[in-house]
Amino acid sequence: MNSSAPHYATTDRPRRRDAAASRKALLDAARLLFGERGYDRTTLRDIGDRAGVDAALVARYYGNKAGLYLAAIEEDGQDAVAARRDLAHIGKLADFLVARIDDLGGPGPMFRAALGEEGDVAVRAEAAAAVRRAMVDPMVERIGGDTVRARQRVELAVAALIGLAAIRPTGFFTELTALSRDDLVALFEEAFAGMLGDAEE
Amino acid sequence: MNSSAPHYATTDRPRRRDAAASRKALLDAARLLFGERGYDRTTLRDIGDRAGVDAALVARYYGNKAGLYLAAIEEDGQDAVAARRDLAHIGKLADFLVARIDDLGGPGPMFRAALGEEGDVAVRAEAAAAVRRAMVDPMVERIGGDTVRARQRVELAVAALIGLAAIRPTGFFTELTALSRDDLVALFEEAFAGMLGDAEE
DNA sequence: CCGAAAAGTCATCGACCCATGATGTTGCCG
DNA sequence: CGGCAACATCATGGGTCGATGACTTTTCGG
Repeated sequence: MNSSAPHYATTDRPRRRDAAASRKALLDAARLLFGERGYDRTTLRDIGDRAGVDAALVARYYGNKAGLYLAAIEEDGQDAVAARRDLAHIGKLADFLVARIDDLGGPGPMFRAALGEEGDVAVRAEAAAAVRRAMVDPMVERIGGDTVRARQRVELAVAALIGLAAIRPTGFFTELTALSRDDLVALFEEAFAGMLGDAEE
Repeated sequence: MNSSAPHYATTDRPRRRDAAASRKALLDAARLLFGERGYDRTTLRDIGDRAGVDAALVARYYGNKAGLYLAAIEEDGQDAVAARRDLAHIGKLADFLVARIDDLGGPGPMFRAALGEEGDVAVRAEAAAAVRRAMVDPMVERIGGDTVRARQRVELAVAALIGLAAIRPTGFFTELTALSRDDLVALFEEAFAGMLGDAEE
């Protein structure tokens, strides 16, 4: 992913023309805007403006809009994968995700796609796979026991979490939005910790 | 709403040109398509085709696309309002909603809008208000006690339910989709019934 | 210092979509 | 039977968006 990362980040004067930087700027802007507004309501021109580069560069670096979206999903799942072990506990997962939506100002592109909002079927399936890989599978494995039952419960918990992630930033549910991050996580745990054998350790 | 309903529904031969019928055909098609694909991915042409009438009639009967969407939301919340009392119990509410998404093939337009997918802010706010009116408020009132705490819990439960409603039809979470309606409701109750003082009565 | 390749800019095309108003068509009432 | 009003259709305008390719500018090795 970052294999083509430049070394001149350490040099004093960065190149004015920097393909890697432009690439990243586009990706960051895309992740932000796709996460806030969703795929359809985000235009390539918006992304270009936010990134401070020409929108036509999307074609150069990511092929097309869908390619950029896919890359945004990929990155969106990356830090989740990094925290994989922690995320096997529903409380930790909830905390991790609430923190993210709070500073992203919306559900990420990954959750958005998993909700089935976006157009391209392949993209949605990929997003859902990312969610399963990063969140559902580790937790199922940890719980163990009857796998089917365990998976049912975990999937329900994650689905609930996704609903929460989508609604909290809208502000439509006043209390849900007003609640502090910690209180919200505690409330969520109240519902699911017992069910997932995940009491405070 | 139906105040302008025609009387000739009782006459033997309906008029070939029937404004009320066209109106309703549009609304039904809109509710279906908006619910399945969302606002942006549904075109007025699609709706017109599905309804078997010219798409330009949307302008006549609902002003514009947003107006039609609003009407679809309204109707979407109508049967929920009718079952208002029952819906004060989380189990009943879950059952009611799961049944609906299963035969609608997707979350309704109301849930879609509440999730913040759609564009027009006024429309989303209206949808969210409909959800609060039909689901959150009655349950909060029933639980009573500390209103703020009660509302926090109810909002969380409804948000979770919305997430479930959005994800189950996608088929991305295999177990969640495979589960029968009754089992799914039971699972959901396992998480929230206790929290909402809603054990089997 | 030159020249080619990389990086970035710009104008434009084609597709699509909502909205509008002009234009047909049907049904009903006097 | 005549004419009007309601109903429906059609053609088109105005606008937006994604993609494309030609064009300009910068960078850097030789």
